[in-house]
Amino acid sequence: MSHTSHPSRTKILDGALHLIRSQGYSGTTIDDLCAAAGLTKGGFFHHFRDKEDLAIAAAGHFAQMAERLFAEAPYRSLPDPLMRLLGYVDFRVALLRGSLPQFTCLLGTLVQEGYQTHPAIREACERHIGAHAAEVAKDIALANDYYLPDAEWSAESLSLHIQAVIQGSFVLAKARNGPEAAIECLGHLRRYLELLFHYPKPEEETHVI
Amino acid sequence: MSHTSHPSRTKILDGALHLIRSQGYSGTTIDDLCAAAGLTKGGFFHHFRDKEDLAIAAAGHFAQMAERLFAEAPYRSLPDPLMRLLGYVDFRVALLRGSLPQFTCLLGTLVQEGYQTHPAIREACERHIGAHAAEVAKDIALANDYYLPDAEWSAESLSLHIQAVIQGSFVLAKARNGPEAAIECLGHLRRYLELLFHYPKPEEETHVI
DNA sequence: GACTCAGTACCGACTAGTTGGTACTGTACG
DNA sequence: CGTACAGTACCAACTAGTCGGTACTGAGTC
Repeated sequence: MSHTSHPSRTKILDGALHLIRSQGYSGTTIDDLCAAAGLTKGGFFHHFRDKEDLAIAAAGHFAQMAERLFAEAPYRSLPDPLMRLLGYVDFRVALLRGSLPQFTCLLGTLVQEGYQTHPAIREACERHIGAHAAEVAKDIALANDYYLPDAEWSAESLSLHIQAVIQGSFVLAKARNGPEAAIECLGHLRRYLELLFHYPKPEEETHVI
Repeated sequence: MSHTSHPSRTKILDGALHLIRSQGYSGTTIDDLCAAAGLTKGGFFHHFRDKEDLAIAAAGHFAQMAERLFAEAPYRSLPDPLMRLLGYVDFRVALLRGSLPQFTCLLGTLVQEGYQTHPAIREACERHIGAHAAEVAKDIALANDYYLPDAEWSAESLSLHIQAVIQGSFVLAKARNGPEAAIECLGHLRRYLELLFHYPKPEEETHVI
């Protein structure tokens, strides 16, 4: 944010991303984080006030990484907003290849665990999820203007639904210990979007993947 | 399961339902559970081998409650399987009225936090979520047979998608500290189902078993 | 019908280890 | 020098789990 992030700080945050996503927030100890970053307690508490401070910073770190990832994704350069929207879903499917702790969402994990006991963490997660959804909502709004000028649902509402499907598919992937079910869920999500926007158009028979 | 559940045991399980859903699994201590049930440590460990044993029992307890709740819900007596399916979604919307720790899913919370560190808990959650999804899938299969005999997706796949939307909407509700967004998500889910099954039918008035 | 005796349900003090966090020290560097 | 950064040592609080003991119940038995 303000000053350029110190390498040690970044190391701790990177470790937190992996550890919290695989063990949860309470399940991750500060010693775990220190070990992962090759530091000792003194170093840790130089960079973070307390554990909650780290969690909030980790949420920000995660959101920043995601922002870059999606901003630079190839689908972003498609000219049609509807194609970008479908491209977003396809891109998320492609992300479901790595190991579970890698593709899972830190924000969802954090908020599910601490929405009551750690209000500040909850607030941070809400903010970052909202920001990401708002990014997606831009394309939805454009597609709406063009294809469905009198849709009865708002762009924001649909973009939140998309986030819900993604978050829920992560839960399913964790429960089933593999991404297959999650991939099928995103398949249904894509079908929903196609049905909503009447894509592909009946007359212009396009070859779809 | 085997012997009739002792009242104290049930008290602990009921407390666990509420506590784990609002504080998470690691965030809930055995002392918390004892206090909620009006017991002491000795009593707790008389009924449960260890904390993980309790979590698995709580998952079963939750699933059993849910099974009863949905089995006795009014929409179950509708004659048309598609109406029952839409009724299920509407019923879930109606459930989103209570406070967050009340309507949230214990299985999702547990699995999100401990899918890696507690394989036995993960497995229990997978089983119970699967069982619930299978129940919903029955109506989907019936509706498919009647309305869409050559659908390209399986009943199981759609029922898992429905579960994903529900789980994801819980995450969203926690992040936003209120059920409004979750309700809208289920609205989109309902619209998807309507589009899939071409409901309501434009021309003919339907009345079938 | 008093008398074991086994089993269930529970208590509460205790322990061994862990946890988040503090205090102090050392060092490199401008 | 002072400031940024990191190591060492430590603590008080907490945590899961143990253990010996208590109260009560019910089934057998003489």
